[in-house]
Amino acid sequence: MARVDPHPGRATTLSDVARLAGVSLATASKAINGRDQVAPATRRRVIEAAEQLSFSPNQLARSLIAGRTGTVGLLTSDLEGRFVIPILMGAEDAFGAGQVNVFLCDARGDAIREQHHLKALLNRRVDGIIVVGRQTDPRPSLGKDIPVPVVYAYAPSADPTDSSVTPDNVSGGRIATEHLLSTGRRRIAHISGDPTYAAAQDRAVGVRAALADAGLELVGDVMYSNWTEHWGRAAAAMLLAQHPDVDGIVCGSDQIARGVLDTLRDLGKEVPEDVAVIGYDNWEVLAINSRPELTSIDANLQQLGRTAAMRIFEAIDGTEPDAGVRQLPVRLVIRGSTIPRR
Amino acid sequence: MARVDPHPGRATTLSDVARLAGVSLATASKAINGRDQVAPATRRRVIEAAEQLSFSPNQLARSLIAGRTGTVGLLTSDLEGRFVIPILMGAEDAFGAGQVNVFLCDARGDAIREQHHLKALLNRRVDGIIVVGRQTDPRPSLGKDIPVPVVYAYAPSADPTDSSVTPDNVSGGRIATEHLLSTGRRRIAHISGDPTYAAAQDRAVGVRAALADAGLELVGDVMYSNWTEHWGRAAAAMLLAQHPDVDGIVCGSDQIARGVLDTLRDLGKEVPEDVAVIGYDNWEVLAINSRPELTSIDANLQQLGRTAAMRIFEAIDGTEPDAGVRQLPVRLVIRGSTIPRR
DNA sequence: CTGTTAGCGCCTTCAC
DNA sequence: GTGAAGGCGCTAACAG
Repeated sequence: MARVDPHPGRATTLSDVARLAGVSLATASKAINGRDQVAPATRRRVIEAAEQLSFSPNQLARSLIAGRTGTVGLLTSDLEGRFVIPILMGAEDAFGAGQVNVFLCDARGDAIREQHHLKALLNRRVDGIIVVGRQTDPRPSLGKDIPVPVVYAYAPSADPTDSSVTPDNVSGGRIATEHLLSTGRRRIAHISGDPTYAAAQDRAVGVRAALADAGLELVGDVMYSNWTEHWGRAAAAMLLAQHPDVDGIVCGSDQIARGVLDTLRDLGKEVPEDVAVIGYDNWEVLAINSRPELTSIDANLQQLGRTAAMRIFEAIDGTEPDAGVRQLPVRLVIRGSTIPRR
Repeated sequence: MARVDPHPGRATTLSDVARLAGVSLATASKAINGRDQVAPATRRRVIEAAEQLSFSPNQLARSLIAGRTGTVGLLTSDLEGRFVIPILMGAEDAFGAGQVNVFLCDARGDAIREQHHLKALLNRRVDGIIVVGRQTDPRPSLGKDIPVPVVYAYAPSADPTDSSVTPDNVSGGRIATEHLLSTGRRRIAHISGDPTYAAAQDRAVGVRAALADAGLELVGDVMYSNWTEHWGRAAAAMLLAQHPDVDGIVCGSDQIARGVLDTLRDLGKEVPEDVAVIGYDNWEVLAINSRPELTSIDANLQQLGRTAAMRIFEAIDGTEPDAGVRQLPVRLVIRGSTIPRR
């Protein structure tokens, strides 16, 4: 099949196709877009011509006419974080299935840069924007005078009239604790990360609520510091010194849990026989490779990204997106650190 | 300041601005784009009108005229992988500075989906494409009949006439080994990951070359299996049983190194005094939180992403991109697992 | 300096 | 069933 290239250096246009097929521009358009006011034979001729020229319709021109581009902006505050990526994946996946392409913009935690990217996205006439934050603490709203729908993911907007989706950390803390209780633990402590994070506070609320429901109290206070293995190791050592009879530890992150496991091992405690340990985030590289493997709470972040995308889809199709913060359910992943392997 | 909205529901256009400013379309265009054939007073009137209407120029229309969109496609085979993200970040950063926006497309390791995304990107008239792979093994070329420049990052194209950038794994293996040699180690072993990966083979070549240069040989064979902590633990146990006098271990990944550290600890070996351990990838969450902290090789992936972006920039500006695979230098990051902390 | 005119590539009435 | 004309929003020649 001879490829023809009428004007090298420039993409072939619909009029090239029309000319080659010996029809008018309008007819070619109809033939290619499957309009039904075209004779079958004509259509065939046009399609063949298009293939011969390897014609591909210019989306820019289409978008200009249609008034919508089939693109959305993913405006993230941070690409380093472990939490943003799965959300991105979920969103990209959901959009990809709907013929929508995503612009990725990383503001790197800088408000100026965010503003800059926002403007660029609007100039490119995206049909919607998902703002992905790195923490679950509320973030400033982009404001009300944005001409396209906006959904906030992970970090909800501080403005309750915006549409936000975020994981339910309170429920996560509760589920983790209930799981330990269900394995018969009664002396449960909570080692968490940076107390200035809403995530740390929310999870602690859930932990305390579950204990209260069982008529129990936390062993000691919640131990806050930061989300690292180092802290997990140090905190576990302090905890065991003060409360040698603790039999369950809810950790604020998988990293902390890894540190806790290390210290318990050093102290000669068996996990889960002597002490059960549960992490948070279900970061598989950490959770699956520890000894024993780590039970953890998974925030379903990819699903969260998909949900955000769905909201945008609906909003584009005219439905006003639900205002307020929607808390998405989290999921318990059971491994050897809470239930002995058979 | 009264916001005016001439035709609600539709974005304000340049002609709205022109009308409000009482000038022609062309003049408004010139005024806004800083052309210098406009009287200062007129320009001011136009700018004011634009602000009042919060006008933002439609990039689609501009792109249609200019013949280039100021967008590039980032076509990745995988967003899960640890290696793709830093490359994305580097590329996004480099492009962002140049007013270029990126379309993110995740093919999820599926050739069909890749083809699909490629077509979508071309229909959107991206000015260039970066293909980011998940391994350093060569991957199939997208082919020669793509009308925009393509650069392959991390996974080089199998076609040597394409332009590829990838980290220099041979050099990485060499640098790691030379570092151990420089600390006086002479009985060095190499525990690596999946031997079907080019990365594993390349690094082993570098390790062997460095030893040969020092008149030494590897202790035992290279131990291959997979890139996990589990394997690191198992391999170290086997190694120490057969060669108790080993005094340095080059690991194929930080995960493996973490496992090795665990086993050495269990066996009562001091790191780095008895055995020095070096990882690979400089994955900070693993490297910084281990005991001791892990010396590692950093592949400068963010820089790699930037380099790929620069190549695309040059290609867009007319320069033919360098054909062939460019190996980018890697970097040694020294921590406590090879040099005792003071 | 300013305005008029012609497109960029495509789609959509409307006559024929 | 097909083609001619108008326009999406903007810019780049040209005239005036």
